[in-house]
Amino acid sequence: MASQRPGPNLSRIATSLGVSVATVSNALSGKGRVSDALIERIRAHAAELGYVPSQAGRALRTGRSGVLGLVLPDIANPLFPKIAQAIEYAASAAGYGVLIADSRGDITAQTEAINRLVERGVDGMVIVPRRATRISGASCPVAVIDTASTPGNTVAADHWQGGKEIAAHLASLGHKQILIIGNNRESNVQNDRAGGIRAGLQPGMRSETLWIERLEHETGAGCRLGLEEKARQGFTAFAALSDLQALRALTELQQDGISVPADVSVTGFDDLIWSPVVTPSLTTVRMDMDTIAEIAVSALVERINESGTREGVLVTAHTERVPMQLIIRQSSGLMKPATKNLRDGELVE
Amino acid sequence: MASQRPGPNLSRIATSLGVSVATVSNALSGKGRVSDALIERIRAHAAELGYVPSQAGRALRTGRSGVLGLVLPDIANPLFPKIAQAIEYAASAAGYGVLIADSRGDITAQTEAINRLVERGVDGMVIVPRRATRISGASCPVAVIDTASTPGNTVAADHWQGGKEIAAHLASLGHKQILIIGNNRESNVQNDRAGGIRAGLQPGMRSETLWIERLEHETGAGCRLGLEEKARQGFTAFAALSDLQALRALTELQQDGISVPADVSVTGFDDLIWSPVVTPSLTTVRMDMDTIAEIAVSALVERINESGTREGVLVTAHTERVPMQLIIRQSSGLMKPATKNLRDGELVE
DNA sequence: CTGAAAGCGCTTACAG
DNA sequence: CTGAAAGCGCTTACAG
Repeated sequence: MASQRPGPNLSRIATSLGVSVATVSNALSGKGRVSDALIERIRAHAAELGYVPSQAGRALRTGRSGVLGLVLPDIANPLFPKIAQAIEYAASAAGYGVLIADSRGDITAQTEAINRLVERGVDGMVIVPRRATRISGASCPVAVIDTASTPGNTVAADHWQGGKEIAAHLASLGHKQILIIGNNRESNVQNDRAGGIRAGLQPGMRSETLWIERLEHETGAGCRLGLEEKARQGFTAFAALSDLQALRALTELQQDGISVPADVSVTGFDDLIWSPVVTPSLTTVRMDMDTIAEIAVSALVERINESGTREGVLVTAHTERVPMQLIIRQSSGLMKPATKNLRDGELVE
Repeated sequence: MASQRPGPNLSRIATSLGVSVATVSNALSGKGRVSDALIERIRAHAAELGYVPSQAGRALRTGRSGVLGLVLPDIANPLFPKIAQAIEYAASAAGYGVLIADSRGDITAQTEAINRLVERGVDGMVIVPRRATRISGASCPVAVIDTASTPGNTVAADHWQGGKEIAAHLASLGHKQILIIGNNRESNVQNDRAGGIRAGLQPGMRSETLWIERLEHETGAGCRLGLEEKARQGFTAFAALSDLQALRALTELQQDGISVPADVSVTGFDDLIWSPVVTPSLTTVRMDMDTIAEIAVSALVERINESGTREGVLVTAHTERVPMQLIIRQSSGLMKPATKNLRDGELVE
């Protein structure tokens, strides 16, 4: 026998009130025509009994599970908390649950993760792809959160514009030589951010880009970035393409006795958890994850309601770009010629 | 009419093969007695058609959703990625999906989040409570991941032992005065960690504890911790109760020109994402999240299979403690009287 | 070894 | 305004 659900069902409420299950269902959902008095009685009784509708029964009948999948293949992504939280909030507000699927960084495992979600009957899914993955025929609507440069339709922060914000900020501080620090040359997101920075440079400014992954390939994981040397070459601003790299730059500079922000500026991206609390706090650019999640989820929900059949379609009608917001904190400061003395003064004191 | 599922169902396979749905079901699940030849044919045909069983149908019939809930009320918890990943992996291996519920830090919202999961019909849930929340009657089996000091049954890392590892490590380096840096005095986890450190001190060593939350209450968010002053008082080791606080300590010390690890040692807890990549990389203590997740999930699954009725019970039969592992990196060094010179040497060179 | 039938809980045309 | 009935897709005793 099937195991008993603990709570009451429609039938129990109906019997106990001497009405039909159809009427109970209508009263609870507010759909069919039921007299106000009866609606009142039914709802009160249902509440009293602690009635919780069976998702299984509803799902079987309607063909909708009321659940969205969230695929995050990039394991240790420090943005994960923010993304998951924003998606869960938006989905929850739209009456959906969120089933997660992490593929532990394995690239092929992304497909498996997607399949698992399909098997669980999700009505749609949000995918944050690792690098430029091609999302192939999941049999349900899909929204991709990545960057505008990704082929196909996506919702994304405007990483390019975010880069321009950084460039403008650094320009206003008087910096002339910017070292852009990225992790991964293949990443669309990082390339957009770097492109934005370069595009935002004023005449007389120049930039150079350091890709950590490549450096580590030659020198070993966790190696130093050689920023002191760069500072000596005249770079006064270190613009990382993520707060993780910014943190790495900041600590390396500090250990080498280069003062931030007195000697050089450091900036990041994403406003990750540690950015406000390190010393100096990090100037960064924040994605409006709530808006992005809202757009992704509502596009998904719209598509789900619109079509009776589930199809494997990308749901964002076109690429949506959500602006990023510059957050100025202590790690970026004004360039002054006399910093050298300042710094020595600090150290000696 | 209910919207059509896209794929074939048991009935379609049965008709197309001229057998009954019962036989198809039995063949696919391997439960009833079906001849090997028929099993073969049915499975081949099902695969060919791309048959995906309906979770809704199965759930309605069996009374099991095959889904576990994960409640993480602490919004921005940087451990979130590791926890979610470990739970998802363990659940997935046991054939379960994971539905997430984040309550955005709101304490009362935890109950709402739990209710939402119950309404979605989860078979059980894993709760990582914020502070010492009392988990009240969710109508399904519950596993709590927190710390052994939490009332009720839990699975947890052995935070106390982790603290002792740190103390032993610092003792072996010759440190005498340890500043313990915590965030939240109410946290069971942090108190256990701090208690472990204190318990592990050797004769001749002493410790003092700094609670950031309290300091910020007086001085404002993002304030400095005044570690330079502490260093002047003779503290040579700064043992943070989380890598986030360790990072805060590290950057503050560095900005004040105090060299880590030449002048003082810094240690953390949790081996968070940035710990291996900052300069100097952070000595820390790692939780075996995979084992913890495995224990929580298997306790849950056991309880689900054992009882036909769903009850609101804590499933870990007793408190399980999973050992933590010390990871020694650069941020902790040997105390020597002559460090001052060494450091200057580095800077000058 | 195989099949007919019941029923999990719900929603939705349809009839009254 | 209310109810009887069908059916979503599955699994499981039970009969043959």
